[in-house]
Amino acid sequence: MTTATAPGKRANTRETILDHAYALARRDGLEGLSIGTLATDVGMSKSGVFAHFGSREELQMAVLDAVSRRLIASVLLPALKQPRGLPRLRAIVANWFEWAREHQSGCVLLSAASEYDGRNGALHDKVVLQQAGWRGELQQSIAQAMAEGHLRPDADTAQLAFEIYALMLGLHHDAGLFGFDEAGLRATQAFERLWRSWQT
Amino acid sequence: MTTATAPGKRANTRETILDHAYALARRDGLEGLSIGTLATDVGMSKSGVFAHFGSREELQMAVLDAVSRRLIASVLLPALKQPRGLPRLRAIVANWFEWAREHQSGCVLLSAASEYDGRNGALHDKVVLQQAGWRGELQQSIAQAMAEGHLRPDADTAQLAFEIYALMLGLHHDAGLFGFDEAGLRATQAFERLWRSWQT
DNA sequence: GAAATGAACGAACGATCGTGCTATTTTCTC
DNA sequence: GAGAAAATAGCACGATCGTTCGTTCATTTC
Repeated sequence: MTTATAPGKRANTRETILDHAYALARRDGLEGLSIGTLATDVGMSKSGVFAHFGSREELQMAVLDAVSRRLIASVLLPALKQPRGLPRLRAIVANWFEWAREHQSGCVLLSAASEYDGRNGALHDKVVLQQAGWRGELQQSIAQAMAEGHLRPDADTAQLAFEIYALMLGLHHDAGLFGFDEAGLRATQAFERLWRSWQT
Repeated sequence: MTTATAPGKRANTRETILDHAYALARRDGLEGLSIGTLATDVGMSKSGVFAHFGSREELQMAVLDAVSRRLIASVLLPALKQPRGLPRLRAIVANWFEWAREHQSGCVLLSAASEYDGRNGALHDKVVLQQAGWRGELQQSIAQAMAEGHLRPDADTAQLAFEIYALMLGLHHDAGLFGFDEAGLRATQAFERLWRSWQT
């Protein structure tokens, strides 16, 4: 009675590889990710890993997609259970805090943003698209909060989204260098001040 | 009449090398900086460049020191001509804006912070020290502004420094990905709101 | 059972990496 | 100018890089 290998064998190991690649990219960035190290980490041969992606750049793209999916699943989707408006917006930020706490040393999306901001190529383009999309989600939630009357009607969604994002960058930066506890405290205070000043 | 080469020949070419290294590090980060590429860029042999530093890590450390000196010279020192307190603090931020504008794609200090936040070693330690020092300068200027009565006496220097730094991170992030103009506008608005809410 | 399919391996490629060594050239001192 | 000292070049090393190619082995299909 041979265990009939699932038809999704390929996709399965591909996902395993991406798990390890994601972990490595958190420490060394997408540019620091090498196929040899990854193969050793997964317990496969270099060529075995390589065959799943065809090129290093495709691997990096796949990692970028993977982390994006994780971020959405961890931060955005759970917040949809909150009523639209400020509660949902605050839930997004709260989930993002938790994400930052778990990713103290190295969020791939943020390091990728700083690795590829000044280049061109497929990776740059994808990073810009992802960041723009993420910013768009923020703006949408902000707009809903205005529509619900939770935020001042004269608020500027792009402006508020910028400031929220800046605080998250600050949190991540300080958490990575000085520890999460202090950074979390500062960011929390800053957010409270932010909400207060835009609230109706 | 041979132009008597200054006795500081060594220090001179070392500085030239660092200039090029700095330019390369802005594009590829400190981790992406390689001695071979640097040597070609400078127009020297690999070993010739190498001899000036003794190891790649020492080269990276030297670049880190160099950019730190430049940042101090461009942002901090000119601001000292302003009267202490809020004017000086605002001058620091204004100079920092200019720095960010010139360094749209790649400030070495910031990329280094994200490259080394999760590691250990001499580079990590230096990055943490530099960032802490920079934050300290901010806090000092904030404290002076409070002493001068320009900021509310109940302001928290560490908190305000965090928020200022976060906005600069946001500026840099958006400038690199979406262009400086829009980012500069957002950051300017955010700073005005920040000053207003902490002013006496 | 034979043939076909697909995944992973192993070896090798040219290139580049950082780092030693030894010449050679340049500069400084007398 | 001669000799000392410093700066740079040249060459080679082991390692690793991404990538290619042919092979092996297990599974599926006929």
